[in-house]
Amino acid sequence: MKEEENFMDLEKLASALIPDEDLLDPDKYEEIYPPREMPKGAQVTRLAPSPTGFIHLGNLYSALADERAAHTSGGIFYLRIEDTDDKRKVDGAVESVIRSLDYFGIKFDEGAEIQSRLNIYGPYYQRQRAKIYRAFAKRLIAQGYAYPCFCTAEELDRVREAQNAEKLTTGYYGKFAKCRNLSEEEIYSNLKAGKPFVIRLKSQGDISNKITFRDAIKGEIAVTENDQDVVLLKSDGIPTYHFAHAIDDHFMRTTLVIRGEEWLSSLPIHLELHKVLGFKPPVYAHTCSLMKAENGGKRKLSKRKDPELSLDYYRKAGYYPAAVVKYLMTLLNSDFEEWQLKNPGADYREFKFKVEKMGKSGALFDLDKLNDISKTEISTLSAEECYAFLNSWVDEFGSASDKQHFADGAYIIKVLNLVMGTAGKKRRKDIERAEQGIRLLDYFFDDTFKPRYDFRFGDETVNTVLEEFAKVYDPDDDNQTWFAKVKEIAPKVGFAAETGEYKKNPEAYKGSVSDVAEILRIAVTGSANSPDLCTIMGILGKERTIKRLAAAIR
RNA sequence: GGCCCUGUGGUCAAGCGGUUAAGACGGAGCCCUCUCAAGGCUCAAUCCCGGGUUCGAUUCCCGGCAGGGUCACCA
Repeated sequence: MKEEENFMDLEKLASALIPDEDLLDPDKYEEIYPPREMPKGAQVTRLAPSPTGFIHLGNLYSALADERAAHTSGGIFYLRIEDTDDKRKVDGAVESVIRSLDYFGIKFDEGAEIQSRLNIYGPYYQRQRAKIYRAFAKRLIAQGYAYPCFCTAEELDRVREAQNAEKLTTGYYGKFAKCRNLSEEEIYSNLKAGKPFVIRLKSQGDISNKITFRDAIKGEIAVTENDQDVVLLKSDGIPTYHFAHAIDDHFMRTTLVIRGEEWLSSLPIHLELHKVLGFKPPVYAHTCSLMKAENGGKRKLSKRKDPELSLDYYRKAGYYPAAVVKYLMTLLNSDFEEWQLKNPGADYREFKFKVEKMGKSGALFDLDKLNDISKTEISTLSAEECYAFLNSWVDEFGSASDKQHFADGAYIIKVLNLVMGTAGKKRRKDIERAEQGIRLLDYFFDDTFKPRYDFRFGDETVNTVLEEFAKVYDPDDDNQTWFAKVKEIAPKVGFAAETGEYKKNPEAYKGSVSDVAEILRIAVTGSANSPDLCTIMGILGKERTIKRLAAAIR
């Protein structure tokens, strides 16, 4: 330690570096933001995005964990905007974050742009909290826990390169922390020269000291103390994430910080900052990231490469929002799925979510699973609810013809009742998401009915079936009568009237009733597969049915 | 490369020293059936490797290996 440092007037230095006159005594903030009055065990969590407006599946995953942790414990979930990096700012981003999460049923109790009487821990934009950070930075300087650094970006780059060349840990620490030991004269002359500076932490840590830390998800984690003199205040006077995190989560009285595991490596910094600031650190829960399979391996879902990371992707594809949430719940707590199976129809909010049960390893995003959950979820809807959901998708993303079709709600609901099956009974699960489900309905409308007529039988057979059935079709027939008529046609084209009979001696026939039905089905729906044909004909009506039968004649 | 995290079927994963190693998605097959879907039944498929500790390791310890993350005046 240098002689000068011992005698340096730190109070004076603090005032020279941070001359702001309107700063409060840091201790005042303890009164301004008093501990929250909450039931025992209640958790305060937060989502703290940067305002790029791009909110992705990983954010939703994390937000869901935050929201559940707060609301299953009677706590608070709030929104804070980390806008300390000007470059990341996008107009309307905050509203977009709120809207995106709201679409998936996740709501904040307080925070940026949230109407709430609970908003006493704000402001919730970090840029608006500059005075708080500066007050604490000033105090740290006065206490000798922080100092100004005048190194330029170029100097820092050079040091980093040298460190890399020598295979040393990169960063500003130990003997590389040049400005740590600047003399009083040097500092003041730099200041007088108007050199830009940042405020760095004067780290008290030693990397040879191992500390164990308890993470709510990962359990015991062995780390070393921090020895990096990290930047607290950037040259524009705005704090870095690390500094803002310590101060904000303390004064917003966050009890549980859920964040991605990419933060794990900076945990020692945060621990030291809390210590130096005299704060008790919150409980941390570091979540694994969502992964994607790629040539044999897996990698973190990437914003640039993977469209399925974007929440808009799910909206455009027409996934049922509750299904996306439920899929995420299965990743969050793997026993959720079993609970859901035992409690069919129960709201996911009734499930007892536990942070400790969250997965420790990065899960591969499984589209098959999401699809299954989504179609199951949609199958529980009534035809009316399903119509409302599909219609809202059509409003936003549908074609002109979709819009025209959906204008006739009564007709769509009739179709939906068929496509979905009887409510409360065993239901069909044909509709996976709006975009795909709506295409399933195309053959119910003349303008989108595009048959390919892929008959597996000769023209003569096909024509006979079509003509004979047209002669006897009566829309008033019930299902059995209808089918009896189909059976009657079979012998006329050399088919067996009973499938069982055909199976017994297939050589005796050219086909069976199934094949008669198939010919009719292709003519009427354009496809060899469809729900109950008799009902479909009923919905189309006699006129259209007969017209389609005639149109299919070779 | 240093440091940290993770490692059970193809995927998500239960499991906490003795289990026929759950369940779900996906796959295969059968039944049902006018086709498809749904449903029912059945099947195939897993403890990364090597050392310990122990009467006994998927489970505990050590060492490898593999995957991931991180090393900014970005968050």
